[in-house]
Amino acid sequence: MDTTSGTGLPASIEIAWGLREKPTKGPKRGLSIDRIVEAAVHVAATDGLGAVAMGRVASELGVGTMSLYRYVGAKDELYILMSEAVFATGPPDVSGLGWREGLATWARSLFDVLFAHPWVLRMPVSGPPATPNQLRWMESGLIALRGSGLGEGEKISVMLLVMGFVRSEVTVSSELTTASAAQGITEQEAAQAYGRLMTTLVTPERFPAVAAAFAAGVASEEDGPEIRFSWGLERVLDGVAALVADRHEPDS
Amino acid sequence: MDTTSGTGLPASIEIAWGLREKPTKGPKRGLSIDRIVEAAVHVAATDGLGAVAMGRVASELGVGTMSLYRYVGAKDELYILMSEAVFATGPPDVSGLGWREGLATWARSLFDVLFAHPWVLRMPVSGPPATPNQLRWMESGLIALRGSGLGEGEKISVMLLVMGFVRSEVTVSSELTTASAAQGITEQEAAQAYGRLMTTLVTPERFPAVAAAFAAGVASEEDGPEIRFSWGLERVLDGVAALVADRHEPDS
DNA sequence: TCGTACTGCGTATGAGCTACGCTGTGATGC
DNA sequence: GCATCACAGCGTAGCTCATACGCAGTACGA
Repeated sequence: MDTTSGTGLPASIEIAWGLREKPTKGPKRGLSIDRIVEAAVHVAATDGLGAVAMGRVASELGVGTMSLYRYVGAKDELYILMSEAVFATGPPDVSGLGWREGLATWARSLFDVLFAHPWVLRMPVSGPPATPNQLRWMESGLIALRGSGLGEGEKISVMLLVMGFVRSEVTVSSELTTASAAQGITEQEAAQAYGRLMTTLVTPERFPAVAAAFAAGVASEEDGPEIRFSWGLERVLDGVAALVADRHEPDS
Repeated sequence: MDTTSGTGLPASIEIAWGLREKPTKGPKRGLSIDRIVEAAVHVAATDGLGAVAMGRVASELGVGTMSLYRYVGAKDELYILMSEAVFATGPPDVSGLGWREGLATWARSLFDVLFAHPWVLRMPVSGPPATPNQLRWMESGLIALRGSGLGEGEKISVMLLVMGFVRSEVTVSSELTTASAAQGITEQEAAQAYGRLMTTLVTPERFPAVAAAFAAGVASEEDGPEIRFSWGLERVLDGVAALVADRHEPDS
């Protein structure tokens, strides 16, 4: 796989955009980008992102490690393609909904996708959306805000605010899920164990507000990811609603 | 450094909590946990989290790599201590402020601390706050919400919501900072380059809403981290304000 | 004084990423 | 049809990294 051209993007990403044809000369390909990415995603889903090594992915495919580099320039490039694969689940159609319902629907769908693949949030590479599937999700989020009366810049900012919230929620939720699974206990039990440990460490003299919270049993009342997410989403949407209401006020 | 005891925490974390004395037998120590953590933080600040290797940290200290393991059980433990060191910058005193001003002050201080050490957000280890400095910040956030009328569970949820927002903002901002620095250009130039690339890739037929946003020049209007943060903070605080107003309504 | 906890660290091992280059395949142009 | 060259598969090698293991010496407590 050769070097980049006009767009400055790696070849495999240009292929994802339909800007570059796959090579036609040389022996028949025994591999494909899609198969490599699929195998990598499977490894991540099974054993976590840390288990995604070039050798491991190659082993899953029954090929030599170095063969992979004919298709992806480096592991970082594979990471980008893996992220893109996760977003292949298309966004919801929000075009017939009001802004709040549309944005909530969008956020919930995004939560579902990321929650199903939390490893994608641990990627060591990141940056603004630059691949087709990610742009599709962006498109959907902006469509949801079409009737909000916000300007283009504000729509982008709102969408990024909600996206950041969703990613944050999934990150925290999946950490609890992973930690409890690693100990062979439920999330409820893990939360309670944390509460007990904190009750030991956190004395009312030193941390009165935190101690009061733990004494009130906050760590024992583990609502679950979806309830926590919905609660937070309402707060964020309320904040956006205030902005939208401001935009619909008479000119001042 | 031997194994854990009662709390289940590693020895170095117990030391941070004052629950365990440093060993007294044996030759005079040429190292200390503090020096190791300080060196590691310096490496992270200078060359990023990826440059923090045990050998590199040891080299910064002029000692042998394996010496470090007398003080920290594993690299993951060092990571936790590095995070804790970042939060050694104490939280603001918000006890005399209203909930909104207090929470905003708290959030801004947290933004400043994290923005100064964005590498801490890339830690491969994470979990609920379990070290003294992190608990101090938690304490301050809850104190800010004292006059809000929210219950203990809701105060925790609000604090976590704001914290998630701050972390998300710092993550995005620092990525832009890092990417532009790596290319030797300003953030404004990096944002414009991204806008140009997107204008090429994103056609109005395929992505009408995104194309409209880029055509409106949203990527060229790079406001800077603090302005972006403040805008988003207002939205989040507005959302919390709606919740607080709800709590002050007559019983229903 | 003796036993033992402790410090510093050298050696070794396994894992991971990837540069380099060899051999063979297949398309294209003359 | 043949020569050229792009390409596929992958073996080898080199470098980095984390850390297990164990040796030699230090210093405290009984």
